[in-house]
Amino acid sequence: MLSLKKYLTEGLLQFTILLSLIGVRVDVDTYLTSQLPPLREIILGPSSAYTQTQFHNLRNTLDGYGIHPKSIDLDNYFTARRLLSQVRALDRLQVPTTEVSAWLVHRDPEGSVSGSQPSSGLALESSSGLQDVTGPDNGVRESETEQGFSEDLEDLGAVAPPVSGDLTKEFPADISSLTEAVPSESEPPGLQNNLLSPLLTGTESPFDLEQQWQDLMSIMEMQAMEVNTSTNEILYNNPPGDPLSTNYSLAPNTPINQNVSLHQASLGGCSQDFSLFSPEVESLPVASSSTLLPLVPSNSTSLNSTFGSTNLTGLFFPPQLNGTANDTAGPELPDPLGGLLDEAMLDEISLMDLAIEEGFNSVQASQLKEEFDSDSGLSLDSSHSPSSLSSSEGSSSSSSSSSSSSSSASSSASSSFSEEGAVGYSSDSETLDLEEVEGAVGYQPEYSKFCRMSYQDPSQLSCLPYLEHVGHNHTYNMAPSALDSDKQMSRDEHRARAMKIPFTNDKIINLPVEEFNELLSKYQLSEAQLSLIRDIRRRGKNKMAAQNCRKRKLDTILNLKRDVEDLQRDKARLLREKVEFLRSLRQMKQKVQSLYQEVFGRLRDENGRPYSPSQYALQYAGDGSVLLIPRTLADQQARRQERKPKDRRK
DNA sequence: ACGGCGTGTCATAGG
DNA sequence: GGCCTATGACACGCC
Repeated sequence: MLSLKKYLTEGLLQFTILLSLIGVRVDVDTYLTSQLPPLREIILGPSSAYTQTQFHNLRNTLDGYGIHPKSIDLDNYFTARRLLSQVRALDRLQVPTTEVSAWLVHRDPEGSVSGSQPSSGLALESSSGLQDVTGPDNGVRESETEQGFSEDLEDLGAVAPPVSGDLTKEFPADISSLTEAVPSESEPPGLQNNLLSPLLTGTESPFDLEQQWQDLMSIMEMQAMEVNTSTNEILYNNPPGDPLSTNYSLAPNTPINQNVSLHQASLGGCSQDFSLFSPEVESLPVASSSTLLPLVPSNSTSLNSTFGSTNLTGLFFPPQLNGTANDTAGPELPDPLGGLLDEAMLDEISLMDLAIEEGFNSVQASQLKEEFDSDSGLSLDSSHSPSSLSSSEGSSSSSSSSSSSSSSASSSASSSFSEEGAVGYSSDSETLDLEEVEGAVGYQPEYSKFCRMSYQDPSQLSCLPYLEHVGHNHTYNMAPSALDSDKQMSRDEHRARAMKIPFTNDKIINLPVEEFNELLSKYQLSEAQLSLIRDIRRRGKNKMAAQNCRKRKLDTILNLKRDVEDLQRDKARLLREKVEFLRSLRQMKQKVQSLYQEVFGRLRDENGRPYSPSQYALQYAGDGSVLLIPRTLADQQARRQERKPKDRRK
């Protein structure tokens, strides 16, 4: 029976997964939430109470296996849960944005989000994200997280291989967006020249390959990082008007998006979206060759105002490519990104970076949590207030144990005793120990003899049975839950107890030096006692200093990490802008090239014959006119123009 | 058994 | 010079 159940369960769920994979919708939740006892019992197990308990334990394991090796039912149950979660995960991954939309749609007509029925309202494809929505606040939070999640998926989806099928479909939109992104034609000619000249020389690549690769890696790194931090970034980091970093286009091949009412709103920034991994950008190499759309001839009228005195032929026709007048397509333009955007490679790298960043973020989160915990642990016990100093001598205080306390970075330890936590010295146990010691009068003569010895000599310490443990106690990290109070004491507390020091280690360590000396003067203390007290004070202060030092070090590391992240974000943004400029320039280059050929091709000599491009070239004059000049003269001027920027650099 | 990590301690420098 | 803090280096215990 058990094996049959397991077989049936696995079979059903695997079949469900298969159906999901081929696109058939199977709402497993319906089966689970409906009152179909046999099936629910098969999948969830016979007892909900029993299930609840074990499910709690499931959180502590990796995948649910091995929790209860003796229980076959448990194994069955966890297998079912695991497969069920896989089905749900599939569903979530396929329709990332519907959860947000569902909440909004559900909220408007009813004025509340209390009744999030997965099957009501629009034909919602996913309900898993709604199950926890119990109130408006939760809903908002859910929306935000899901928003980030869908953006994450969009980024990931944009890298995914299936995108390549939409490249040509996507290209017209790309062109239009690029056309909008091209700088206005009324821009100063000088700027245009400066921007164009490096590209328009034809064979000269604007980047070397290594630089391009580094740039790409940086962008991909930041893509991965933004996947993790997108929500925070949108909320805090990016200016609202920054289209480059805040516009995340929806994944073009997400089928559900097209049925969602927010579709247009989400796509609003699509034309300016400049994710390097978007299909538009991946089509760049194609854009430079065969799939370029024909350029609109009417734009040619603005040619004069766009470019200054520039030798167009020299720019557009490198000497080795100028042979044929009928070459309407023109020379192949250098593509700075060509060959680098292999999709499979991008997939791999991007996912690797994503994993790395996720790991990093969890570490960072834990460190931050530790930092906060540490800070919260700084709130100090009121029993350390100065008013209680004189009266609390020998009384108990509730300082924390040495294993977990952390002092603040305050440097006022010497002057503000009340604000410094007692680090590592349990006054409770010490008081108890002092009473014990004081009660053990019988030890006094031997103890006095011992006090002449050096407390640091373990062999001498061990000769006294009562103090035998002192010299061998190397347990720095005592468990706070240890029942034996002796084990909670630090070594110095043991020593202080052994040496009958008449005040607490708290006072020894934290009193200002004047009060400390005053305290010492009140007692007749042996040299060994005084030496121990001074050591306790030194060690105690040093211990706090070390804790401060480590905390500072950690803070510094975290700050540096944050700075690096910020700089990487800036770098990625600048690189995205750079790539966008390059795309714009390439478009301009192709447009001007096309216009040049059109104009040149219409020119006729006195005999009505076309001019040979190998002998003549068009030159752009400063007054806006276009001149036809001999090729040799045009080449000379082009070389002269190339030299000028280089000389300037020197 | 071994390495990473947290913590306490010592030595030392500098204020 | 004494006191205090900061920090590198090391030892120890725990996981």
